[in-house]
Amino acid sequence: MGTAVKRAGLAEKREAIVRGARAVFGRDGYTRASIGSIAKEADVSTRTIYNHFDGGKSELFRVVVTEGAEQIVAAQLDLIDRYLRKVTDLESDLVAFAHGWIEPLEKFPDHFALVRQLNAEVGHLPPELLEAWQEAGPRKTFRVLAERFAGLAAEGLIEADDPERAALHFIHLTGTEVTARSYHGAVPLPRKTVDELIASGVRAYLRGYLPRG
Amino acid sequence: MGTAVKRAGLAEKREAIVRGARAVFGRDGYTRASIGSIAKEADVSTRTIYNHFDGGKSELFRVVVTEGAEQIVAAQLDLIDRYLRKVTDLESDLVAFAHGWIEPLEKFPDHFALVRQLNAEVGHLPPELLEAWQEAGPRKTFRVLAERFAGLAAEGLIEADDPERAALHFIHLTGTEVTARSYHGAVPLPRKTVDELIASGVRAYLRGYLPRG
DNA sequence: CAATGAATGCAACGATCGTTGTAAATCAAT
DNA sequence: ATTGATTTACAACGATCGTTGCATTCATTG
Repeated sequence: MGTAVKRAGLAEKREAIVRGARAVFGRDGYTRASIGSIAKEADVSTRTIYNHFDGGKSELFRVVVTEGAEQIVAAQLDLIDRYLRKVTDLESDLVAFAHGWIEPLEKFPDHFALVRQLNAEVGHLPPELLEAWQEAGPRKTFRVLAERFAGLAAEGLIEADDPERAALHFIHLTGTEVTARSYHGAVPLPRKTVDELIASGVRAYLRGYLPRG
Repeated sequence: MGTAVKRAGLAEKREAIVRGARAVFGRDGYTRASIGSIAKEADVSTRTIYNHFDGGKSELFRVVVTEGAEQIVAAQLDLIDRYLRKVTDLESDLVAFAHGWIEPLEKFPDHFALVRQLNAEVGHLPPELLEAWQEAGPRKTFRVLAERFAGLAAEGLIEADDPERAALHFIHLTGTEVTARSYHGAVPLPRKTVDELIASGVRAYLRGYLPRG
């Protein structure tokens, strides 16, 4: 019989397993992470994991990856809406947006640890999983971001022939170095360093993308 | 067994082991990579590996990481010297330099696959190894690159208060997206895409860093 | 209370792995 | 050809792992 009606405790166990798996997969990577350590992290018996996930370790990993991406995307879409929809002062809004952009690094450390593992496991994962993750996660966010930069260009706030390129350049000037230097958030950076990286990145961006004349 | 083509000397065995280990560590990651598979890749018995590396798997990994970094640094320093020492046409030299910068991605795929693994293993590696790698590799290159950008600023070719930041912004505008989108070179990008990314990156950079007026 | 279904503890399996010991085979140099 | 170093094949060890079956416990519901 299917899973028509679940008791209260049932879904919670599943949730705990997924949360624990995300933490352990992110910390240890797919191969090093053992079902036993995941079970301990989730405070669950190993047997229960197999009761919930027929596919075992690999299915658990797939679930963790896809469900995690949605969480991040939601946060990022909200961020775009909050800082880039109604722009009053472009520079300060961009600075605020850039700060918000790297916030998930600290807010969802487990997920980004997992992303690091994903990049390393690229050769050992089913391509459809990679594709599903990219589409539900990074690409989805980026598409919305590019649209918003197109909006900024249409409003005459920036000068950009190619809005996608403009969005890409902004992210790389303001976010990439923070991401890289902190190992995707694994080693947090001093606030002062982050502030400087973002401030100088936004300045460089505006020098390049502010309308001329 | 079969392959009695030519007998290798002592140092050559060691070389073969390191080369094989680099390939397998890069492809499979530290945990998944087995001594057996490394031995097969290097066409050597597993016992020979232990004869050469007392520290076993972990020492082998350490050697592969540090010796690989030096190779890349040499290529990058040569590149800086070739394209940024005597600049005739800034834009075309920057474009050529950017192309050269990502060249090692395809020329030393094993090493960059290893770098991907390094980033994922950050939590399980001895900090002194990470530090040694950063210092012998990326940081060393970047320091020279920053000096060269300081030179460009001193010559009046670009306008940059902070040469380090200027170098960083250049790399991120021209190289980072190629690196990211190709998974550190694991999935090669179409030449046309690379050309466009670099061209638009250099243009954006020059818009921001060309002297005003 | 009894019934039901989920969660657990436990043992066991086959597989893989890192590592070592040992003795035979192979090489380089005399 | 003898020597001495190096490489090899082979076996074995302890350990860990993914996974499953089974009997037991536990909480909820009728």
